[in-house]
Amino acid sequence: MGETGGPRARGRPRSERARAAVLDAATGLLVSGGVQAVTMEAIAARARVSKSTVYKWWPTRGHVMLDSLAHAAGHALAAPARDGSLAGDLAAEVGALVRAFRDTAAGPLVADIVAAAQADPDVRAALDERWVRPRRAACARLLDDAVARGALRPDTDVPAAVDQLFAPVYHRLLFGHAALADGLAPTLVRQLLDGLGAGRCRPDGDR
Amino acid sequence: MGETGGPRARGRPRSERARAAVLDAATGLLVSGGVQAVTMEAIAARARVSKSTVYKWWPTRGHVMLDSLAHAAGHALAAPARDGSLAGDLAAEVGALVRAFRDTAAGPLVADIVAAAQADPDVRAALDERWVRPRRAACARLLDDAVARGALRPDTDVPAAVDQLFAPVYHRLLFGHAALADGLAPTLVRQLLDGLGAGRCRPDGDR
Amino acid sequence: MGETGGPRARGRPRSERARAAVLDAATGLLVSGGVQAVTMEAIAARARVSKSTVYKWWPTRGHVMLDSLAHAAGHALAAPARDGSLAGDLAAEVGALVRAFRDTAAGPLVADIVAAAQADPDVRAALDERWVRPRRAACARLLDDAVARGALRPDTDVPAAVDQLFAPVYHRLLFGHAALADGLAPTLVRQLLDGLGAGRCRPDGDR
Amino acid sequence: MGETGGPRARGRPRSERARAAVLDAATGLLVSGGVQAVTMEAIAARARVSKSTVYKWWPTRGHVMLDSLAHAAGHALAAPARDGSLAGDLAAEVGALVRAFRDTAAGPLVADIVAAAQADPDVRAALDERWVRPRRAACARLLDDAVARGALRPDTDVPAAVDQLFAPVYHRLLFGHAALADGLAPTLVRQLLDGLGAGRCRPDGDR
DNA sequence: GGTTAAACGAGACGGTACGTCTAGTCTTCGG
DNA sequence: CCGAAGACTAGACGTACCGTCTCGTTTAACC
Repeated sequence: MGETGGPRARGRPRSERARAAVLDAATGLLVSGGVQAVTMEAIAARARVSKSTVYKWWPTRGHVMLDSLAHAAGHALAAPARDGSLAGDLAAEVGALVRAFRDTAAGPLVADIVAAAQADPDVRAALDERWVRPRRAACARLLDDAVARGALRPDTDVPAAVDQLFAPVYHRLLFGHAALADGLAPTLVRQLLDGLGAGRCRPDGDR
Repeated sequence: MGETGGPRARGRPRSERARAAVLDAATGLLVSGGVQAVTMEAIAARARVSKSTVYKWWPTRGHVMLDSLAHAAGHALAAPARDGSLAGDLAAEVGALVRAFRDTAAGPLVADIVAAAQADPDVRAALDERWVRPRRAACARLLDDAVARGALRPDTDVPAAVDQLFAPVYHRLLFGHAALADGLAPTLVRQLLDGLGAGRCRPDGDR
Repeated sequence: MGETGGPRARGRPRSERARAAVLDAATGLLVSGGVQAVTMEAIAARARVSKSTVYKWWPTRGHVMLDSLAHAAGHALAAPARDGSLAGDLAAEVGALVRAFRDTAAGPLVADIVAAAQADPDVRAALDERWVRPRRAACARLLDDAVARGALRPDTDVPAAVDQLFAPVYHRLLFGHAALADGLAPTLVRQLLDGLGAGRCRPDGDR
Repeated sequence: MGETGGPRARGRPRSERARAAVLDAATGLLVSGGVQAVTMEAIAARARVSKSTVYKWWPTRGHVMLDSLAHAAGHALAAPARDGSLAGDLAAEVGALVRAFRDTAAGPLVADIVAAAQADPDVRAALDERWVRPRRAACARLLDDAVARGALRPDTDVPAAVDQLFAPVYHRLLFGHAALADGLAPTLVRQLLDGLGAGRCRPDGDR
């Protein structure tokens, strides 16, 4: 709060233009030239900003990408609509992620940030906190509620269940062994909720 | 086979010592100093091998890591024992991966290779072909057989199911949001086979 | 002129310390270790300067040596004293070159630059323009004046005559077949002005 | 002589084809691609010879060039014709060098060898002994004889005089500041024998 | 005709320097 | 104080040759 409450800061104020230009430049470079093209030098050059300015506000390439992710896909990933059914709500959550990865710059951005996170625990923590955790939390709440009201088995391992819904999406993004199809999200939800076993009792019911 | 069948190759034979030293050096550097420490120069220096030799046989740092993975964890990850039950066999497969990631150098190696794969499609393809696909195939065969004999629902999406078993393991390796616990593998298998739904019919049975 | 007249240049100014350190390092390496020792890496290391800085200002090892030559021997080779006699003035010019080659670092420097010039026309041109031509020009002017006032034969080929005074000095530097003795300069001048012929008319006179 | 006098050597005899191919390759590379192109690897490749064979017979690139010089220009530089006059014989000697440098591969070869000689005393010695000294000796003998018979001043410094005839040719080859013209040789001889002084007694005579 | 000896071809190897690149830092000027 | 410009240190990149080596292959001279 202090930053807005006090008297206007001394000196030249930070340039919002520079901030946006850097984030746009990073996203643009990534989309057009791949990961290799996104260097701090290239970002500064494309944003028409000096390197010092970039380093002043972002300690690492990874941090630029993190902010670019919020900048580029932040609004595109508001809370998806809920229709009330557990399966529908879960599929909406997972499906939003699938579409973001497939249709927006969020896919390459997240892939690149995950790569950077393997070398920088700071990036890893920020990625988890600012991107992964919010989505997992929404999903976990749905599952927790369902357990609480008896709709799901009481011994459900909710974190593992969340992984079984989201991890396949990240896995396909990072390994590319299979496409991020539209049907993926409902399939994941159905198979997890109903199980794969043949002798099931709920024919179609709850979904 | 062909490589040994013909007459002995002309010229000085390739040094097996150099090959092993490079792969050991790469693994050692990764484990001790993290990803940052694994540069081509450091590998060559630690292996007491010239840079030219490294570049002669491995075009990229990523390729060195790929071979190091095979070199380091190859024997440690033979086919896990099968006990005949579907759940047990699946849990054995997944559990072997969990233990490899947690207890051997395979964890950091795979994490690093995944990162490299985001910038190099060649590494991505090799990782998929030489590491991911064999394990997925074993798991997929188990599921396919189960579907064929009626033990699993006929509309099972096997690739998605395999993802729901393996992807969580990779996800925790790469994001570190949760531990790779011993109980993870059976939990994943149980939740996928039986489903999370509360009104289940198979009380304990098939697992 | 323009470079100092305008407003002070933007950005960090070029480090004069780095420039001098590089030129000193090059000369020092050459004198102590011979040509082999003067690599760009060794120069940078000895000057405590990064390789990038060296390459930023000098495209080639040869260019470093050229500047080192000016740096090391520049002041040592101001215009030698003139006593008014043609023979004396010419001997002073040639003798200054002999002494510079024999007593200062200019000898190894020029020898090395000549070697580099055989592979790089750019170095060859710079060597000619910045080192050879000024000295030749001074000598040629003396000869031209003497021809004009009738002291030398009107059909004198001045460029060839200049070569006959200077080239022996370079020749001995580069081939080492004979020493750069103190008496060399007056001998060259005497033999050229008076000729070798026995039936001479001017017994001793004009020299 | 011992090498041919004894019984034929055991083992496979040295391949004359390889020797010639190497020397031709070196000359060809030098002429076509300049000094940069003449590497030991390129020589071996162009000569269709293994590197080991090259190194077996020539310790250094410079030594290959020395032999190439003899191989390429050896026959072209036999003793030039003598017409009996001192000036004519000297001009023939110097002129042969001028033409060899200008019209054959000897020019680039000598320039390159001189460059190599600056870094390798062994090459310098061989160049002097096998190329420079024979030509200087022939010239020096002419001058010595002339001094002995009283045709030249008794205080003539013959080595310096030889330099004043030959060094300008090398100088122009190495520095390129003036062309190696046809008239250069007679001019050098005339200016040295007659001197540049205007008050000469021998109007045209002896030349 | 088999043995021996040396030259040769092929090519992997440990080195060294190359020239380029990127990351970050530092120094100055101008707004 | 912020931002631009740009010189700086540090060090990895991938390439090119170097000169050495370890083989297998060829070509003679000898026995």
